[in-house]
Amino acid sequence: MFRFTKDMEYALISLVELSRLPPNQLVSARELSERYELPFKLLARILQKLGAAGVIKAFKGPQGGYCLVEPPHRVKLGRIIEAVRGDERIADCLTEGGSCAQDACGCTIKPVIELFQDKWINFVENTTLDEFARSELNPERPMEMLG
Amino acid sequence: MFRFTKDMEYALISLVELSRLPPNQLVSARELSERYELPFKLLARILQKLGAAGVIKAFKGPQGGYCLVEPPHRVKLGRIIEAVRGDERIADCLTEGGSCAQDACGCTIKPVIELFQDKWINFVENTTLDEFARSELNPERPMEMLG
DNA sequence: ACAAATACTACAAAAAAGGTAGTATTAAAG
DNA sequence: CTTTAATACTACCTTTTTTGTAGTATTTGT
Repeated sequence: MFRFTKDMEYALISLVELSRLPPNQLVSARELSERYELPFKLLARILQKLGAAGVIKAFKGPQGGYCLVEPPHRVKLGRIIEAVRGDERIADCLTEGGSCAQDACGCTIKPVIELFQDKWINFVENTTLDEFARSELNPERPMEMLG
Repeated sequence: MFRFTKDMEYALISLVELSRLPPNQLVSARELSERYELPFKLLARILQKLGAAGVIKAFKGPQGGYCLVEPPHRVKLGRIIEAVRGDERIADCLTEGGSCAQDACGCTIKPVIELFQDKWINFVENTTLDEFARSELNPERPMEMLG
């Protein structure tokens, strides 16, 4: 029901690695795969998605690899989710053109699910990659969640 | 990644119905199933889980059915989730005895996932059934989310 | 030319979600 | 005491989603 999927986990691990990279340096999918023991092909595909979405930049050929396009504090969690998972909604009845079977007789919980969804969007749009990359988290100001 | 499952949806719809019930009155699984067009057997199983968890009380035999054990404002969302879905965690590495493959080389995102989990728990423990049952939501004080 | 990298596509295996069926048990009503 | 309407339990099946594998094409630095 509410669970970090592997693809998001792999994406975040990779992005944290990229955000710790010195300027003008690259990391390849192979390196990431070996360093964190992640399945290579799967990881590569995830990185390609992030590349296609413009979150990271790819360089082909020997000595190639990936780097961030923007600094970590400019990379919103929402963009990462969008890149990796597409435009998921938290319930069927909220999807584009989604048919809510309960519409006819009045879905009693839809309003709350919608509010829930708004909160979720607010959260992912206000959490940035640098918060994931910080090795020590600041307990004074933890994640600005769901404002 | 973050999505209301059908069983939770059916549970909440049922519980909202139960919370609108006059005192000493019951609703049967059959009635709920027909009123909201939900698959009967599946719904019955969900209600049984809620019964086993002590969230609702079951009465067998003709004229039987279910009612809430406590008033809606005493029923936390967390208890409903626990009853219906068990003790899910938001990531594998947080499950009881869960093996985090990244432990050896240092999982970079675990601290944030843990913080995330704490926020989630705080939310589900501070949202109660009466907030779902209100037909008009109060925009001044919406859901006290993730404090 | 070669090798090391990304890009793309199809497929398969595993896990989770969603649903069905059948039987047992209980208890109210006649 | 029989019938009937309800919950309780268990096993199974189908579909969807997630996770992983394989192979090929393309690009590019040396």
